[in-house]
Amino acid sequence: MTSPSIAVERPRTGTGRREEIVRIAATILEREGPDGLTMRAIATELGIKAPSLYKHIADKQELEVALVADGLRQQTVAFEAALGVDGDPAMAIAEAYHRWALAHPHLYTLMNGQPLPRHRLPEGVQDRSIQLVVRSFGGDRERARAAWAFAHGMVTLELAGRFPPDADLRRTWRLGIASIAHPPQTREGTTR
Amino acid sequence: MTSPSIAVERPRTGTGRREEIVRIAATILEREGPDGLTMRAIATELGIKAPSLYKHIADKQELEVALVADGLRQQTVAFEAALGVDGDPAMAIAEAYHRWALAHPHLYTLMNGQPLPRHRLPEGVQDRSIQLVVRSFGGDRERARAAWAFAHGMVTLELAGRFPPDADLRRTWRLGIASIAHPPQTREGTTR
DNA sequence: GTCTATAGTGGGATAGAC
DNA sequence: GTCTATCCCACTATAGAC
Repeated sequence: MTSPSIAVERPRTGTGRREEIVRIAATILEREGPDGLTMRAIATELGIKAPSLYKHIADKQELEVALVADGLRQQTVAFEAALGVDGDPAMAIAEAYHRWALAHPHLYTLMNGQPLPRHRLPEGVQDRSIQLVVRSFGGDRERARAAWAFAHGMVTLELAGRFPPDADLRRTWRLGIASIAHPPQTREGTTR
Repeated sequence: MTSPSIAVERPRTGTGRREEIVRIAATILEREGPDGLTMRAIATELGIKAPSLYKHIADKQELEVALVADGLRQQTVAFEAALGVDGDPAMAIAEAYHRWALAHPHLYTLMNGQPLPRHRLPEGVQDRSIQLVVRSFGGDRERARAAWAFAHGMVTLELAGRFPPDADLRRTWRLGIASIAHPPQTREGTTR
């Protein structure tokens, strides 16, 4: 509006200072956990002092929102990749969900452990993900929702170390997803 | 060992200072959330100063362990009560799980969001609960585990405000628990 | 069993100079 | 865009007097 420059958007994977900060923050979060993610730590890693960060971001919460948004986009990519291969789409997406969460445990928790600040988030940033999940459950939103809860429970309990060491989690995943995805009625030929 | 007193255990629901501290801590945790649970806050509520607490408990972690242990015992009682009534035991226990969690959201998170410090916990404090759940799933540990994950996921997503406002959660609960509890095979008469 | 005083640590954030 | 200096906050925990 104020600037005469044509619609040249900032590059997504930019080398801008702000993007750099978010990238470093993600690294620290995954390496040290949420308590390690301090403004001081981020600044140190960048080779600057903490107060300088505030020239690029308003406050810590803005940083966390950026991390969550990135995480949601990554998850969508992982889902799309998983659906590209053969096999039961529900199971494929569940496996992708599981894998992604284990690979980014702290970001996963940041993304799912509290209300999504939708008003601060870029619009529609998780719509595509939801779409993919629902579709892989035959368009049944109810079953997709139940499967989401099951998957989220499996992930958080595993991350919290709450399963006994001898539990066969792969089996539990298969049992849970299969039970939710395939209603008994289907077996009798009642394919909707 | 050192004291000659006979085996008179401290009363469970005692009026001892330590019990009082734990009770107040539970109140504050539920009222203010985990960040509000500070030694200062507990002391203030008791009308004393924070350092005085350390005459009764070793450190804050000991306090949290006591809270978790109490929570586990409460949950067991809730499960037992739920199984006393008619109906599908799996559904009954799931409803009890849901109700208890919503009534004690922050304690629930403290109990389930991190590894259980079993070595600091009174022995066998959750064995009875596990027993009840497994039994209500026909003795099938695998299904009981999957149902646990589903229930935990439902609770944490609801507590985190992650379900859309128009979601019919009662329906999702019924669908999830029924799907997991009753395998398709059963319909063909394969009742083990 | 309670107090005061205090240590020790750490956090987020701002002002103003350069 | 970075710096220094600093504020203000909060927390857990200990020492030692009463």
